[in-house]
Amino acid sequence: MSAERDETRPVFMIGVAAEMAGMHPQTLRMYERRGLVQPGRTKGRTRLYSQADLARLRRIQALGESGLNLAGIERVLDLEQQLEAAMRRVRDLERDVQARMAEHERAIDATRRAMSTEIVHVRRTSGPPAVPIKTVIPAGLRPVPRATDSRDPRRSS
DNA sequence: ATTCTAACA
DNA sequence: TGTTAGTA
Repeated sequence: MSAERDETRPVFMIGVAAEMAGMHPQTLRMYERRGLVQPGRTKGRTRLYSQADLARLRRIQALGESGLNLAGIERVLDLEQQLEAAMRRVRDLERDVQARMAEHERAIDATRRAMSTEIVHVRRTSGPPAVPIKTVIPAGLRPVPRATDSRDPRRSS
């Protein structure tokens, strides 16, 4: 089932790669010398280009046709790779933030419940509080009732 | 690897 | 005419 083609597997000799990219072999060598492409090598010395390399060559071609010189193309490709890394990082951080938010929600909810039961305990063991409970509990920290929780302390007393 | 050429300003 | 990209 794994007849999947690895886009990064180097397979094409420079002549074939040049043909597919609509370029001359010399041009490919020049791009390599300037660091625009890094084709693999056989055990000898002959260059082997992957589909990913071919895609990159076409990208270079398109950027050139848009009027950029080789320096500009190199810059664009570099920035694009940085952008890709930055976007991956943003995705990871978003995931992390969401996980932490969920965890905090759980912790806050647990704290609300602990506070509620503690208040009930104080009411039963120490009599009525000197200060009304509603003034002790900040508005945003009132316990949240759950549908499955029939022991809501606010109604049980 | 070097040289030659086309395009461009 | 100098520079650049691509070619022979």
